[in-house]
Amino acid sequence: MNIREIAKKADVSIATVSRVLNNSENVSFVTREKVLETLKRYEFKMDPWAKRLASKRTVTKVFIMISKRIMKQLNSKTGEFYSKVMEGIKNNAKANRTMIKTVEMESNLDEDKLKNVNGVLLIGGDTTAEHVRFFKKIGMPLVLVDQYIPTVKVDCVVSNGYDGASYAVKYLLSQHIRKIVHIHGFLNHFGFKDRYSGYVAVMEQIGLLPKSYEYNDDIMEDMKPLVDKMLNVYGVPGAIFASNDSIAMKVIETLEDFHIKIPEDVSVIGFDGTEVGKNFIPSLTTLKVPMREMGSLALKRLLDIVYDQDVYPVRISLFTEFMKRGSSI
Amino acid sequence: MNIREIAKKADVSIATVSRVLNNSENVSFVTREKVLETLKRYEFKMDPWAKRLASKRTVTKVFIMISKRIMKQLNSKTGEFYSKVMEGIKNNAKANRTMIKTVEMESNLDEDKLKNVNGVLLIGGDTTAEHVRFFKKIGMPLVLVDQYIPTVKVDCVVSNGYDGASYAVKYLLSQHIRKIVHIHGFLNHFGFKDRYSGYVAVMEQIGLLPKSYEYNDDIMEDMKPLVDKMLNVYGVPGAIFASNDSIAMKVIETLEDFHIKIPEDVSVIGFDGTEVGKNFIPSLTTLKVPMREMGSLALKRLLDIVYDQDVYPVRISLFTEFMKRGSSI
DNA sequence: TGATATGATGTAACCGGTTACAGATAAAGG
DNA sequence: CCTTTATCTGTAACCGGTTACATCATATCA
Repeated sequence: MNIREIAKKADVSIATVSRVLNNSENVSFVTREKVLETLKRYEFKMDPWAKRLASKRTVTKVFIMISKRIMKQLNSKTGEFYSKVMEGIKNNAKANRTMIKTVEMESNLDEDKLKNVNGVLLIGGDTTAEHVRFFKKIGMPLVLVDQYIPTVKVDCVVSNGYDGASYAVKYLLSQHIRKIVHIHGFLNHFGFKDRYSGYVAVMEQIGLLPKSYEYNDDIMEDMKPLVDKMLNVYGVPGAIFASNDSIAMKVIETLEDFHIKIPEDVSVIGFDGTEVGKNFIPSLTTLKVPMREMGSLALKRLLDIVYDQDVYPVRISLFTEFMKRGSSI
Repeated sequence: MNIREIAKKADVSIATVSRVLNNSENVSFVTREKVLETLKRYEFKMDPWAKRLASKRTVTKVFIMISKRIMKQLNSKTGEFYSKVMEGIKNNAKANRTMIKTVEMESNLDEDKLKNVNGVLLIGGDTTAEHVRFFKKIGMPLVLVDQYIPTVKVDCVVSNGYDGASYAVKYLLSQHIRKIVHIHGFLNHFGFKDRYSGYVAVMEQIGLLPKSYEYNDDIMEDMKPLVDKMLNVYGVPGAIFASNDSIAMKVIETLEDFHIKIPEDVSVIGFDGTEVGKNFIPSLTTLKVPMREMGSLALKRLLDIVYDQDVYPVRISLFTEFMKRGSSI
């Protein structure tokens, strides 16, 4: 059953059927009722692909919301991850008549500004359940990027940190390294938590004691006290697995200050697979996250939600790829 | 850039461009080269929605592969889960000019039989890396349903067992129950493993000792010895969290044989949210998996893969929903 | 009452692909 | 040399929706 058949059955034009389906204003009460009844009787189901194709005749407006914190980093070395994600979004947008506008998450939005916005992407680990509830309340299509909130049913696109971290730890074990320390960012960011869980799961499964430290990468904090403490309490580890490339590089710099050689004395593994990590000396062993794909997939999912009816919310996890390079044996 | 523009630039018809894009036979060497060069020069990117819509003119053929084990259960009480998943697939297929054929996983397939098959769905926890490699080798579009294999990059649709299980355990803890036992199926089935991990993670985080038993549901094994052992070694637990509804019901029956009352003495929680569990006495507390959605989403994803180019493989996890019913306090 | 605004509906073009069918060209056969 | 056949290419219809624009009836106002 397509709208042409429905139109024939209801004895109206296809335009009228389309108007009813889209709650357009200019349809009389009796016509609307007649069409609605026909739609129901023949169990009309919209074809999402046709809908999406046709809707390319209009521009779609999407807000990209980023926390002030991430916005600041965006053009610095530590901001490579989200820059690449944004690239992915923009590329996809260009091919889809989608107008995107970047907005700070902290800016308070009146519903007016959102009046003609079709959907919203919430970027990064700072997104909270509160943010999500705000948009859900007004029925705004929504996709979280690089963040997952178990307690709220909402679409999201994330990397598979659990398996990536597990792989890294297993690799180190296969190299006969057993003293493996994890240095991670704030665990209320799902990405960090997920990687942390993967690390802990493998360590405990093997019967080793997980040993981890939290480090705040954002404020460019000095890492020396942390490393000093680790060396005193725990001794020199065989390897350090870091939450991301940025932290991993900081770890390497700090260890070198202590005259510890990488990778001869300690293997270091990062996460993300950034360019800056690849060009670092020594070149970072890491787990590569497909950053552009993350962005473009998130926008694709958002458009699916905007133009399909009753899509069930899902979490989409991207595979990571282990990149063996110079910072580890 | 769409194919009409490409056609104009290359000075050929749109049909010819389409033929080149689909590696059709009847294009001369020089024409093909000319078109390919133009496509590259203007960075042509196919519109997946248009492609999909247009391809509805032809029927798409999909194989659904199920292990003999699951096939047998399909119409019994324990087979409700996969029956519902199949329903979801069939509903979606009907709306998409897709012809589906159910095949046993163990049947050896010559490539001949797969000649005009567009894609394959592999159903259930018995799917192995070997199966996947077979289809990947011949470039067959593929989606795993209710199974995930961390070591192989392939699309899959699963339920989020980790968070579902975590939620169940946290709920029991909130009811001041701390002696929580997990009875699970074979852990090489990802679904069971995932739920197991969620159970273990919460228990350990709280500082409780995880206690779990494996039970083979398939062979209708007697559960008495297992429960007997548990009661002797561990005493009467406050709650039992089971891998799925089928096991949970068996647990309840067995406990009642030991004159243990549900839920007064022991709370029992299942997983899946089957009808048969809902109608069981006492009605099962469980985590509901959207089974039909799992099926229809898997087919949708498969069609996306068949008709889009270079889609990045992902894992799609479905949210579960906690259903408080009579088998637990 | 005639000019004009307003609302409801239909027609046809369009979104970007695929494909049935027709037509053109060249090689092969009688 | 003309007919047949195979190979290549183009035209136009089609997939299932949306929407600009035209049309017509009715309401509003000077």
